[in-house]
Amino acid sequence: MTSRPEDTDRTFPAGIAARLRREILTGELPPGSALKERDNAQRLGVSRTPLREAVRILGQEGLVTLRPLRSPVVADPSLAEVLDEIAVLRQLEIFSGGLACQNATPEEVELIAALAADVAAHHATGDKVDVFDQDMRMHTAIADAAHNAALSRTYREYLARLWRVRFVSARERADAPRVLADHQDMIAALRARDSQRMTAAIASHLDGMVRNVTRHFQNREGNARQP
Amino acid sequence: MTSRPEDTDRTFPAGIAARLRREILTGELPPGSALKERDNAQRLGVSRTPLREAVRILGQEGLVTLRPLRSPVVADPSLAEVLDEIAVLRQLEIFSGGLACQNATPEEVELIAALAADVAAHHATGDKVDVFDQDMRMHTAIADAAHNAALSRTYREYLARLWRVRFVSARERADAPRVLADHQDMIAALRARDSQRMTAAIASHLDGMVRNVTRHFQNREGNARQP
DNA sequence: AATCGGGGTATGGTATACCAAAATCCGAAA
DNA sequence: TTTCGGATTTTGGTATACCATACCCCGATT
Repeated sequence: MTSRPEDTDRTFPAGIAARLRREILTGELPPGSALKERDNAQRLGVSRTPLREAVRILGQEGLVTLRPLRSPVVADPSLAEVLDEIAVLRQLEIFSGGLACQNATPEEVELIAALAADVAAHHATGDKVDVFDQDMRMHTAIADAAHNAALSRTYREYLARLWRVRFVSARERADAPRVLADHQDMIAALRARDSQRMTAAIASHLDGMVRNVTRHFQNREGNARQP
Repeated sequence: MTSRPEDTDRTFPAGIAARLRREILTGELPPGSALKERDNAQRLGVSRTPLREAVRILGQEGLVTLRPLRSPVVADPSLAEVLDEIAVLRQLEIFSGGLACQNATPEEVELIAALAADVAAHHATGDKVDVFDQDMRMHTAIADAAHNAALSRTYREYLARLWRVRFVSARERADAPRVLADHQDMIAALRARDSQRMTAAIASHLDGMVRNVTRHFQNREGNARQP
């Protein structure tokens, strides 16, 4: 088969990366598993070259770990590493929030409010993945409202990198009320251009994330230890 | 020629990236110029594959802009984009400084002091590129002393991305005294575990960077406009 | 003289062949 | 039975051939 990249394609290496990313985030490719070039290339119906490039993209995103002359493996970060990342995310989000209070246009504020409403609406009904995407969209909208392109980019990176841990942590226990309350608080702060309040809401939000993730790791510790 | 990568080598694609990076930062490859795969591969004596990978690395660092089906070009960011990046760098560095005051070991503090001394020593003598490398090493050492791996990584990214603008901005006018004074201030703050003072020193440092860069862009505006 | 179209060329994207290092497996020796 | 060493296999790294598309130049037409 000389390959038929006609189906789920899009600029190719990026498309491959997207497929692999989803497989990693959903757990089809579990943490610690090796990504052999030849196997995955054949499985996805492409040659090794674009697959290689896709793996590098994921490596940059922190979803896979690259080792010289060895198979890349799906990343399996420790609690400490994740908490480090959350700490940086917190700083980025607080910075975003402050700038957004200062720079957001009224239209952007309303867009953010609408996205928050979407999250609240779908929280009970829709599937978790969709809700998480909604949530991510709302938060990146805040980052965008800061009107700092570099900040948006880096913030998105961190959010994507933490997507999986947040997901598996959040589905163990739903602390929806607090999350949604934080969102409302953020919007109120944004409308009032009150960066103090914004910072407080964001801090609460991130504290919740730290609690969820920590509990998740502790539970996992109590359970199975893979060989 | 089947190539003999024995000279300036190191894991290859990273080595190629380092060479290209230096050429970009020194201006041998001016902003806006195209990086043709075949030409550069032959010039550097490697094949297109590793060169491609090197270019992607530089793209990730923001030194080159990648366009689908077009030659990558050496990036030429606007003043606004650079100022945005500096704003994020400032937040990251302030965060690092605070954590370093809290977490740095005495050995790390002395290492940082030694690196600062290197910068000061080479400032008059050595070539600008080396001094800048020294400077970068010192600042990344501070970030490392924060003991947050994610923060170190992202901080390094920003420093690398801003390397060139800082370089071309700094060589127009030497504000060495202030820079070196800031360094001394940082080290004093670190020794005293005084994160307030650390924040102040970093802010001064970054303000200087903003001034330099802004002046550089204004001068360039006054001069030639390339077609 | 200006503009539009077509064909040739330059260039990035992809596939594949080849190479070298790593891991693995198996047998022989203790 | 265990362990050590070497041959085989596996796998990532590199080079190169091939393909598709965008660019560019030139000529024909208005």
